[in-house]
Amino acid sequence: MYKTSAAPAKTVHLNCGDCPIRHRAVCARCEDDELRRLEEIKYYRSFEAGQTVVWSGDRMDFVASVVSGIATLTQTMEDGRRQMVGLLLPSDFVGRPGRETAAYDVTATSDLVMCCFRKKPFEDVMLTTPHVGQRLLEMTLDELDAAREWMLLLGRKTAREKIASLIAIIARRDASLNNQREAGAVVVDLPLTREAMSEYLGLTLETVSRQISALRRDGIIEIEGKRHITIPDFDRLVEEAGDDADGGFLV
Amino acid sequence: MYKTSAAPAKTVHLNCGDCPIRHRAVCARCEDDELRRLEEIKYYRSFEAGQTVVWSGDRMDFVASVVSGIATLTQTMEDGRRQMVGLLLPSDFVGRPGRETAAYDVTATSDLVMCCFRKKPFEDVMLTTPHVGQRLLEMTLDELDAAREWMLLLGRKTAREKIASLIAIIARRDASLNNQREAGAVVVDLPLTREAMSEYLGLTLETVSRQISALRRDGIIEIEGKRHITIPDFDRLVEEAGDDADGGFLV
DNA sequence: CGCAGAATTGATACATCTCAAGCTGGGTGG
DNA sequence: CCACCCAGCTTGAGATGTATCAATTCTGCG
Repeated sequence: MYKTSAAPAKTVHLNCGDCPIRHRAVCARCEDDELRRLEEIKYYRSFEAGQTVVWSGDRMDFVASVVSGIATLTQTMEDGRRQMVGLLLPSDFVGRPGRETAAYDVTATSDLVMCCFRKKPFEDVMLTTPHVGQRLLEMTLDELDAAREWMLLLGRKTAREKIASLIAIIARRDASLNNQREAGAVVVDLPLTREAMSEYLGLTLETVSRQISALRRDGIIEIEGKRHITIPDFDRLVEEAGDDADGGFLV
Repeated sequence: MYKTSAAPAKTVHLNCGDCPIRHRAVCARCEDDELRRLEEIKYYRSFEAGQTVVWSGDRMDFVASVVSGIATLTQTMEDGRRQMVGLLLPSDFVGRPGRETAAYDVTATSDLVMCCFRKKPFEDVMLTTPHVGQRLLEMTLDELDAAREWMLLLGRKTAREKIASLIAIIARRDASLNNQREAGAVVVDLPLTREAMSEYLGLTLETVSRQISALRRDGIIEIEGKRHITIPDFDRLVEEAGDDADGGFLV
């Protein structure tokens, strides 16, 4: 990937066998023959931080997996109010088989590489072999659960609880991606600006900033620079998030 | 508990061919042989308005379709704050294949009839034939879209917009279930108490009440009794909801 | 008839938003 | 190499929308 310049630079063509998301993405369950069919129709696209992948309402003739980097799904109201409705990390899936146009703005929040499949051939694979559809169902059910957790956050949590929840969510997803197990202090780099956090949480960015400062004052988190966060006691953070304390470390 | 009228009496065992949700539920795409397999493992359960179907965390060894009536999925925080995360109308699906315990409280909001399948045999059908899984994926993707719309409502809409949105959503789902096309004034019966509405919208029930009164004062809606609503101008309601005005009548 | 659950309405409190000013760090061009 | 600039962020003061607490008022039903 030659970066500096713009986006859709053709990236290295990875062999699926070497793919970092091979065992988590929509292709996770594929047999060799299915994988070969996907390999034939896949292509990579790269985006720089800040670039828009597609606009809501635009024609979208591919579906894709996030290979590396972070993307967001956002809805916008006519007067400009914005709500993030999806936060996509590596292995997450973008797009909906059977749909012509994008339903949300998709934005690269960091430098981003996606493994894309033209929609029509991908749909053919889904119809003729079982494992892609099965895995996609599983992933969609997981996303639905996450969305419902998110709805609780948006509808009922206080600003402080929202911030604590977001930090905990990111820490957990991070750990799960890297198969880390927690051990004492947890360290995270926020992949979002304060504004993106406010769009995730249904707050203003001023409130986000204030509540982060408050959590720092109270010793729940420590901050270095703007984005680098240390969580000395993860359970304490989870308490602040107002979540049931079970605290399974994976989402 | 056989009640004067409707509910928990062991219901008639419907023939799938005569089932009112045959063409919309998870079985919609089934071939004759698949339908026969489902028919063998299905059983009906009825609940009275107000009854709990399962509690979050309880073992749940079935999945089900709502045949008639209305159910809700709700999450509860330790201190009692509650957020509805699903509103289930006839043909909607409850439960998650592959999951042992219920993730949410499921409550019958009206008298309710569900068509249940024991989980294990249902999963077998999903593995050995394609159409149930395909339909379930489609339905889950629809629910995810609905959840994301809901997130916008919870995160960014004002109380007035939330109320207007909810009325519009119910009117649309209602129309879609009955294949009605709008014509002039739209009439709906709210299937929810003010409290349930407040749990849907992330508001208090007092605010719900006040905003309904305000919409009535402003002529956006007319009310007869507590629940019966007439919408003289549906587009006007949609404007109040803050939604993009496209107004496709189906969700 | 009278009760109980559901809904409305009022007065006040408070969390978050809004508007505004200032800070910080990293990049850039003179 | 420094001054400048700008996006991202922080902090403050005041406005406002919704929650909270507290009475009433409806309404259907035994």
